[in-house]
Amino acid sequence: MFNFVFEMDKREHIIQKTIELFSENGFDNTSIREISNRAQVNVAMVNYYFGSKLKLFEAIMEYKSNYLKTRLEELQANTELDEMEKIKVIIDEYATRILSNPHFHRVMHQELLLKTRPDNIAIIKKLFAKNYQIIRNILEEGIRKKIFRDVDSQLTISTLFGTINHYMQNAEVLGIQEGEKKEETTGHNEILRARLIDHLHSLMQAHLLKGQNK
Amino acid sequence: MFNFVFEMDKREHIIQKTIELFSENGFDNTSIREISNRAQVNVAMVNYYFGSKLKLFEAIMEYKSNYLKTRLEELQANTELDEMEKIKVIIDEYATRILSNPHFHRVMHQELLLKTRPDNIAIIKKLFAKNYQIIRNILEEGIRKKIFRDVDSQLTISTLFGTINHYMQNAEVLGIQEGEKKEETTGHNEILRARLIDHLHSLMQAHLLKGQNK
DNA sequence: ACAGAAACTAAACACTTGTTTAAATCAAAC
DNA sequence: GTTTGATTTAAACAAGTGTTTAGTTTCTGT
Repeated sequence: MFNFVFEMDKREHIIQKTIELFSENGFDNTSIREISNRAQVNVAMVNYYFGSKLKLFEAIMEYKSNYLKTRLEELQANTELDEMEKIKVIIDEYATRILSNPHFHRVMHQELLLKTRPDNIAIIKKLFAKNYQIIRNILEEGIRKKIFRDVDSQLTISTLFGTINHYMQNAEVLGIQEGEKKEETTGHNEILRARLIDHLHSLMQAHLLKGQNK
Repeated sequence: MFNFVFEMDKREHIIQKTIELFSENGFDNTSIREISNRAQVNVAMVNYYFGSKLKLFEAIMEYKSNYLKTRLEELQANTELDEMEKIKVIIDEYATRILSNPHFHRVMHQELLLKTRPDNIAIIKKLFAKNYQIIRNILEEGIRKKIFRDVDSQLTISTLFGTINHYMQNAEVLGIQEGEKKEETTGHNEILRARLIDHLHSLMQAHLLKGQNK
């Protein structure tokens, strides 16, 4: 079907197909033979390129992370936006990112939920911890400046990410009809994204800002 | 260590030990031999009692569900509490329940995240869907009565459960120190529970109620 | 054109998996 | 005490796992 006219990195190709399979069936339920079939390579190639199935997972993590980090660090340094505006930017950024990479985020949360493979969990947690810290700084700066109410900043982060994750994972159960479910390339469902962002904006405004409920 | 003076149902004993193992290592990463070791029974006993590993999982689901259902149905019929009070009761109920059964909820969310085994997912989703519908009814009744603002009721549910789940799964990463992690019998950490409930109460009040921000 | 490295392959290895078998033990009924 | 059925056991089974091997092909620099 596909003729790769452009030089396609085989390592990256294997990573892409593996993300799909891990997301569909989980780490344990995906065999190297399945990966090699889907990626159209020999079984031995996975170990040839990555060393082991576990190292393949780590390669995936490395490949996908360090993506949002710089964007968040920029935001932290920014002095033109006030704290509420920064929170809104974060909501937009995260909602867009997670909804357009559902496969990858599914894999990450699978790993977090299974306590097996502590090394991988450590990698993921480290990534999360950094992002959480930046957001927490913004929240507490807002509280210090008396722009925000004296909310629980850690639990506010749980609300932010918890809402996005739950929405992504449970849209079906909630009775929210989704459009096509293509990923990475074709992108997410724009209507669902807008709805999620709207909800989080007004939720955080009501939660954080004093009195007004604009 | 334990001498079961009372007659202990062997089926139930296997179920208990299996929940532990599934929660620690996931369905796929738990072998029947591990289960039989932990439960101190012969390997063949699991298939003797349950038929297969999959049917054992289904037995676990059945064993644990239908727990909160009646409580929620009572609440729905209740005419003395207003909608905001009902939401608060739901928050208390769920937070307590999830925090005191982390193992079981972990297993459920693992299954939901892995799309394998559609039959099990169907069982879990059916259970969730019913609970969500009851909460949604309460939210929309509040909106209709103009007690609540015109919020997105489905996404409000995502916020409610998403916050609880995220908090339970990510307390470590958030830098929240937990007490002992015993479960089922000894119960959850009371301080963390109170903090979660506080946050959700004030969040939902700010989100749902008009103007005041009491 | 050739040598050496890199990429790739089919086959095998050692091991674990869920499940089944066939025999042994136990409990209760008659 | 014998019989009948449920419970329990150790052993075996077939299939699938991640990984390695040993050999072949392809590429690259000289």
